[in-house]
Amino acid sequence: MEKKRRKGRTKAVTEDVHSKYEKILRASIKVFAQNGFHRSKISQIAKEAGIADGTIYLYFKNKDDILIKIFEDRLEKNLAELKSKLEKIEDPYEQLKFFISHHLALFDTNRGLIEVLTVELRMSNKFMKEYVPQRFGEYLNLLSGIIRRGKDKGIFRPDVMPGVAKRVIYGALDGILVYLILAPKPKYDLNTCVDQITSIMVSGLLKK
Amino acid sequence: MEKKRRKGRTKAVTEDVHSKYEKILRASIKVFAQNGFHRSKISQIAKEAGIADGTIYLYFKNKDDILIKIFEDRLEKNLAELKSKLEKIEDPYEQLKFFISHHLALFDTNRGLIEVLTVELRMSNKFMKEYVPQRFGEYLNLLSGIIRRGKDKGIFRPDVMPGVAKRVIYGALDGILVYLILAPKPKYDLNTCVDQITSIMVSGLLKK
Amino acid sequence: MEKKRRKGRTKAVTEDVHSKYEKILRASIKVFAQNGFHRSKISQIAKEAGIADGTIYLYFKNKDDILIKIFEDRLEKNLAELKSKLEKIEDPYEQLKFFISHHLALFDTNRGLIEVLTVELRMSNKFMKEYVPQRFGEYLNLLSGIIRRGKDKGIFRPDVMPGVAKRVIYGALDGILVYLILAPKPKYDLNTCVDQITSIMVSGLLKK
Amino acid sequence: MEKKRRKGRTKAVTEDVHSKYEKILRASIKVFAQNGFHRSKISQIAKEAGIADGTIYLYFKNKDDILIKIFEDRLEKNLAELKSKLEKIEDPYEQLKFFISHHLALFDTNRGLIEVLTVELRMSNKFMKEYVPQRFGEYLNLLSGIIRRGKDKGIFRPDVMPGVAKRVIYGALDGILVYLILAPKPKYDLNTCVDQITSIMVSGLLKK
DNA sequence: TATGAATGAGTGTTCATTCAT
DNA sequence: TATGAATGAACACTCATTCAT
Repeated sequence: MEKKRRKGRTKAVTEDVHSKYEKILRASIKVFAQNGFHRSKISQIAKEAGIADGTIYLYFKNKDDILIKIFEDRLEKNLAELKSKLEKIEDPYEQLKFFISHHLALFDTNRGLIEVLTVELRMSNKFMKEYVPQRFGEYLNLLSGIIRRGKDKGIFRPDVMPGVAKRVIYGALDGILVYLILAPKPKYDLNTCVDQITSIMVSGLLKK
Repeated sequence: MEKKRRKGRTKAVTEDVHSKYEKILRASIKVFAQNGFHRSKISQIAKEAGIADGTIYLYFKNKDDILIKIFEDRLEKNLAELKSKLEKIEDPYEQLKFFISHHLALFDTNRGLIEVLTVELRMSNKFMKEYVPQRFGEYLNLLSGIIRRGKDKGIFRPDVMPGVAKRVIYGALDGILVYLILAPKPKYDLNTCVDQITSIMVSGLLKK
Repeated sequence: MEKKRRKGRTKAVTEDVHSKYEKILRASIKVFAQNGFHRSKISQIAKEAGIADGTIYLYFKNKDDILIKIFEDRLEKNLAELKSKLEKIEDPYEQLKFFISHHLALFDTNRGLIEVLTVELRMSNKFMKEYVPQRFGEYLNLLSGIIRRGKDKGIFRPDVMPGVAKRVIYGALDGILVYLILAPKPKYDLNTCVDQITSIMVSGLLKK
Repeated sequence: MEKKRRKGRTKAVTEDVHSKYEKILRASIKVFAQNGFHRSKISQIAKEAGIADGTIYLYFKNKDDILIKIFEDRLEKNLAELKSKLEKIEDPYEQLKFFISHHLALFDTNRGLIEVLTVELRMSNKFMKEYVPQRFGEYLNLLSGIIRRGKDKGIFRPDVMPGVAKRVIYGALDGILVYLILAPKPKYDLNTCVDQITSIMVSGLLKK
């Protein structure tokens, strides 16, 4: 009977589970953003999530796993959203502009995540060699795809190499985000940054 | 024997000190590059440097201090060199090209340092709040200086904001270096990267 | 459904309880035998018994209590059986032979139990001071009783002290069981062991 | 120079090291004897040894390793001593008597060790399968050697199997030691036990 | 009765740092 | 200066036990 009742409420249970899983994920992003992965303590995360230390281990294998899951989950969500939106845009030029503004917008909508991504993703790339978030590669490939299509359409310069350009552009975005994160009172607002980076990048890519 | 030599040549002592200081710095760069700052053990560094653990504390306040000194020392050297070389170049366009190739060239000449800079500098920027390497700001300002002069000379677009552009360019360079570091067998060699990034950046900055 | 049945047959409930109690006991013996008491997890026992972790606490106070109950229950059963069988034997010499073969036979009939008894009983004797299984003392006293009667009948040597001899004999049996348990492929089979130990012990105890 | 001086005092250094190693070993035996291996805390051992917790890890790989080293070191010492003493005895009968009294005497001379051996050695035999103390096998083989020689000389019964008998005898000794350890006030003193066990065992092994 | 998610106290181990030599 | 043995604070993780359902 118990079981049946539970089976009848699978969704509710799932929601409950997810809500705790989500709670931990959110708390972790916040704590990691504040202190960095290595200086963050499990007990801090637990406190932030309003649960017991041990509970974390019901949802995550270990501390590393939390970071991995942040990447997986959040990058995936962002990737899916970005993909579907990009599909609705025809012009590679507009796609690129959209990509740039969408990525930088994360700074406002999900600052903690951005702080974790800019700093910890890079660390993890280098040291958690078992798991290099694949979604990140896909994310970069959205960029190279845009560029490639732009070249095909004769909008972007033919000598631009998408495989390099995607890293140049992502790096540029990253550089700006680091600035926005670190500067106590940034002189330049988000819109200015979007415009500048778009302008610098896009004009450079345009066939003249 | 050691002692005798020391008594005879005070200067030599200083040299010895420096040589040991240098040894530790070099060893640290190597070890940090391999394992990252947090996973690197003082004992590893000591072993790599061929000295005792305790000796490190005669030259550095603590583990953080080693990282700080890497930034200070190496950034300063690179900065000084870069500055003097840039002064010999008139054209801001050429200056920028030189900056880019000089920075990326570090990957070949001092790979360990680059690995530490790309990963740990970012971390430290965010978490070692006591010390945010000033030299790094100066390094970026070389870039904004070039751009500003380029604007003044009517070479670069007037609407480019040097304060933003310097971070865009540095970020782009950084993005490429991360790629070169992480990719087991990079598809693009250093020269290709220099050309691509220069092309993308510079053309973008050129007044049409 | 469950409830209905329960309401109808109170006795059945008791049976159910016992059957679950038994399930847990059996599962525990198996798990303890495999991993030892300390390395065994409540969750393992629950899984082995096919019930939930929490259910165990409806039948046992705590983990220690399971071990205690294994001793109480199984020793009691074995004791009762052994007692009644020994009563049917007149000759102390034959009684001793029977005791030995009966004890060693447990290795075949209830190997898990033997593994737990030989290892954990000793531990518990020393460390679970709250409960030193009384049945075990009674078990040993079966031996001293046999010896005493043998002395009275002039079969065993008068200088043999039953209080010491019972431990010597039990120790010898224990030593053999440890061998049988630990040796991957014992060179000597159970019967050989029974013969040898009987021969060594009994001949030594016989008045010449 | 430092090094030379040290090399000159290798013995002293070794002594120092050994004294700390020994301190930890002794402290561990005491603490393990009191609480059993699993209930013993590293911090207890450290406190008992008058050192810091971390120091233990300079001399032992981990907690298990301490137990292993107790077995290795102490069994080896006892084995060597026993061996050399047994070699001076001709008569297998006297050798057996000596073995028995020597083993039981450990109860007086090194009670803590005996408490650890009787309880933890058995546990470790079963669970630390990576390391089953070889010395223990050699120890048992001293017994089978004695019996074998006794058979060859026509002193012991030809049908006694040394491989079984050694375990019977060791088990008997073990059973007595467990009694001496556990009984708050043993009714039988060590000498009585030695006599009884010798009498029971030896008479049984003697050819009549 | 039965469940199993949640708890949180408890501990082995690491490693930056110190300091007697 | 140089050493490296010693220190001990710090922390991730486990698991027996509880309790709301």
